[in-house]
Amino acid sequence: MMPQQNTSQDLNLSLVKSACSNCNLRELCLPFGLSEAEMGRLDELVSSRRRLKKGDNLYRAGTRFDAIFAIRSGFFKTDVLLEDGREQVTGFQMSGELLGLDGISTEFHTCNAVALEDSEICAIPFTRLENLSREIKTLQHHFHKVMSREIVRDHGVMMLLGTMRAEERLAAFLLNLSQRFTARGYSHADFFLRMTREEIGSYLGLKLETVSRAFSRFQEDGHIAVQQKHVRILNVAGLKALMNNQRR
Amino acid sequence: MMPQQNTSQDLNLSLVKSACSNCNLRELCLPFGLSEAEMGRLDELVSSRRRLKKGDNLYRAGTRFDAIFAIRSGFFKTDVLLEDGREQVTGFQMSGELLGLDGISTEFHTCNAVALEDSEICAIPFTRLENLSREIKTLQHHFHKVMSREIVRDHGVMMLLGTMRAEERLAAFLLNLSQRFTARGYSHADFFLRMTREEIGSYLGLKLETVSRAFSRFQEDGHIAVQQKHVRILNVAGLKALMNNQRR
DNA sequence: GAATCAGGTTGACCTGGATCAAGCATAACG
DNA sequence: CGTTATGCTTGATCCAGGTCAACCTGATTC
Repeated sequence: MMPQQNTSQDLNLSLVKSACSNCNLRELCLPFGLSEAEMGRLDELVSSRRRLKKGDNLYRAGTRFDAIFAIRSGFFKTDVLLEDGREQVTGFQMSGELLGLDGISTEFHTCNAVALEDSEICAIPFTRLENLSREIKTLQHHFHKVMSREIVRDHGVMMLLGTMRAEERLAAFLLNLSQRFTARGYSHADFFLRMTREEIGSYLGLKLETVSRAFSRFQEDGHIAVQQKHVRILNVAGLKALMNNQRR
Repeated sequence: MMPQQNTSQDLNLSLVKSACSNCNLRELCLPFGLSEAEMGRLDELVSSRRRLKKGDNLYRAGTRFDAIFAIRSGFFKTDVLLEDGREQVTGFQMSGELLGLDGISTEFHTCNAVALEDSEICAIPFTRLENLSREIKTLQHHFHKVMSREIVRDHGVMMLLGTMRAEERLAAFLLNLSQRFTARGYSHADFFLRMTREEIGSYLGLKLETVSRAFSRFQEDGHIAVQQKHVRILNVAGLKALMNNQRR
């Protein structure tokens, strides 16, 4: 199965009725845990929808922040650029996940969010979200959890970048993707990467050649089958084992 | 001037009246932006205080989360451990900063917080903080900003770990410390490190020997003067310049 | 004030991943 | 359908930072 191969047909269909209350991502996304009535109130707030083509920026570093975004379909990367042009990909986001939380702190976005395939997002005006979450305890708490989860996730990436070797990093990356696809009802073992080797490398603190070699190595060792962006995981345990190898 | 060389005398004094409303960190900490009356309500919440000796754990990964902590005085590190014993220091925290935000997501702490010198913290029961921030808009918004700032900070660390060379990392680290000391009214150019070379290394994704060599190099180049934990910054511009060196 | 110990420095050597370079695969396009 | 562009793979070489080891420094203890 090919996850999230959305055609424009799918997108049109999804627009027919477009509210949290009948979105199939509601258990993954912001409405998690809300009652029918409460979800209805969130619907009012999430009126604004937007489609992005592959390569489009959802927002850029330095632009005004006024809403967070929930990914309805598609795939994004966020990155930070240094003046000298160096790029650090800070994350890859998929459906049901939130984008833009970095902007709350200064009222300006501090990173760029780019669609890696045609995507659709729900814009959630932040002030209105704060207002509503002062009324709905469950919403408030869930939002706090989502922000906290982001912090925990970032700590994981730091661990990866700070202490792991190249192959461990890639193994961790693949297992993480796999697990997130599973949560969305897609195959855990057969998927298409939306990002290039260079983007993976940037995220993992490696050069694209190193990423490519690690893929080849995993294939030789029978852990995966790769052909370009198509990845099949053949041996989850093998990949997991790789992650405790440290200094050989 | 030696920042935060608290003696037990200082600590006793500070306990005489111990509330946000007359804490000199209130502009850096959670109460930021609150009115007198609102701050009074926060006072009720922040009743619990705790002292920690150097080396004490404020909390450990896996323990139940029920409060966040504001540092009244002292210095902490947070770290994450891998099963095989590898450690990643995820941050260093000083007075006025919050600890424990990682625990909101799962109701369990996901990292360890360790005092690097004798310290004092204010415990803020999280449920009560959520209750109060449903009533006080300013508090709610400021809390969101603090969480978001943490995310932005983490992105900075990823950039550092993912794309910078050893000397750039240390320069960035020193400049960041310097700037945070300044914000607390201490010298920006003369301070004592609370952490070991090994802890700096863990934070920066380097080995302690590399950290030590970078310090020596900076000294040779006249950017700083170091003697063990005592650091004096002699040339801020020089350090800043180092950060755009990339692949020489 | 000698002994112990944790932390810091420095040197010599080694290696994982970066760099440079060439060729291949696939998609996009006139 | 051939051309062009973009992304991927693989090989050869290099070097920043890791590893190992010896020594130094300053704080703590008896």
